[in-house]
Amino acid sequence: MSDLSATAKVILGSLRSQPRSGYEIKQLVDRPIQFFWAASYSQIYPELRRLGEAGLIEGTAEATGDRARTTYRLTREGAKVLRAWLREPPNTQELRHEGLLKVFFADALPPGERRQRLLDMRDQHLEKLKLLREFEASLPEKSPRGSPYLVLRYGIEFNTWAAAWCERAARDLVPDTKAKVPTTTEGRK
Amino acid sequence: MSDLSATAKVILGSLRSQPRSGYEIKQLVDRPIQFFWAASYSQIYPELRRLGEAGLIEGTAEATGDRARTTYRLTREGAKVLRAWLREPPNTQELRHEGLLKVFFADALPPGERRQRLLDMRDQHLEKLKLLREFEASLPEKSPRGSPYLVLRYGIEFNTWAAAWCERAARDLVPDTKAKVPTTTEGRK
DNA sequence: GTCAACATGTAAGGAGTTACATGATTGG
DNA sequence: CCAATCATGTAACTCCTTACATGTTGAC
Repeated sequence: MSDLSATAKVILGSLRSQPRSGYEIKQLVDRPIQFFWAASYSQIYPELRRLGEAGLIEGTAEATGDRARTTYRLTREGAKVLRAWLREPPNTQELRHEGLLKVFFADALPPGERRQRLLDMRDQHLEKLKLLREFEASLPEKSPRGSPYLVLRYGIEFNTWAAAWCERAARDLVPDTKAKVPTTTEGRK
Repeated sequence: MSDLSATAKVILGSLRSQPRSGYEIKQLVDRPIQFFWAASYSQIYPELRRLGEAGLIEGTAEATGDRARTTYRLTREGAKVLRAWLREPPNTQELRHEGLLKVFFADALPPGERRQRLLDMRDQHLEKLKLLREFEASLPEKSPRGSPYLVLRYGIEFNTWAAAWCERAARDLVPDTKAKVPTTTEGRK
């Protein structure tokens, strides 16, 4: 049943291994998940309520002194729904990549500046890479190398690849800047 | 001025080289751009009106017989705004990647199935790759190899890379699958 | 004649962001 | 005592998708 909202998916998944509060779910989303999925408090809290009403999660009040705090855990039904969703083939893969969009339209700029769009895009990836590496370095050494770690590695390796791609593309563009005449036999495809 | 909406950016960029109708802009978005940016008619048409009111584009009625058709072109001001935006460093790079999300949470499934999440994700990338390759093959041979083509190459190479990454990650995971009995010195996780 | 492609829009509703609003606890 | 972090939410607004709605033109 993929009538789960995007936020519901993150919440159910986040609770798979341990109970968490809304605040902790947001932490999890902000740090390792954030590079490929997002959620804000104004989605998380109402969704927690809805999932509770639907019987997929259960909240427990765990106030610390006067500071309110509710942790949620999956119900048996919630765990079932989570597994069912995980087993469906994925269908969304949306990218909103402004760097690419700018490169796409870069021929609206003088040739010398096109290269800069690619270098900007490279920098965008290098910045993301830096964040992910910092996060990796912050993990305790003994922390398990399971699925979440695998995704972190994906993020690191992807951004490394992408930065290198931009670098290469920028280098290959240089000739265009000075030579408008096509070089050789490069006729096809 | 990045107070341009996402759709406004696509529209201004699409009109950079030639006048187009709303329908044609949608075509452009659906084919090569679609893999990293999206827009639907219900965003495009109202945005065309707004951009017209703001003086960034100008429409010309070009009916074919009884079939209404309006093509738009950039005004001098619109071209200026487009270039200004292109020159700003990019700031959005949002990914909504359900395959990655499922891999992230895959430890909610029995070990044998984790591998399948990776293979599903690989297939997702292979499918995208197929579409992009078909699109590339459909281009006329003499079509220019400018910025838009570069972005198409990015799409093709990225999806190739990603599919290979998934394949490799799935392979590295195999030991877990058949060996419930710890094989050797592989003490942890 | 009928189907695919051309062509333009609106309505409704859900998803998502940003700003607002409040307050407690902990460490320096 | 002050800042960072913990903790929870609402309001307003924009964004975006899906479904609806309509009609033309060209090719087979």
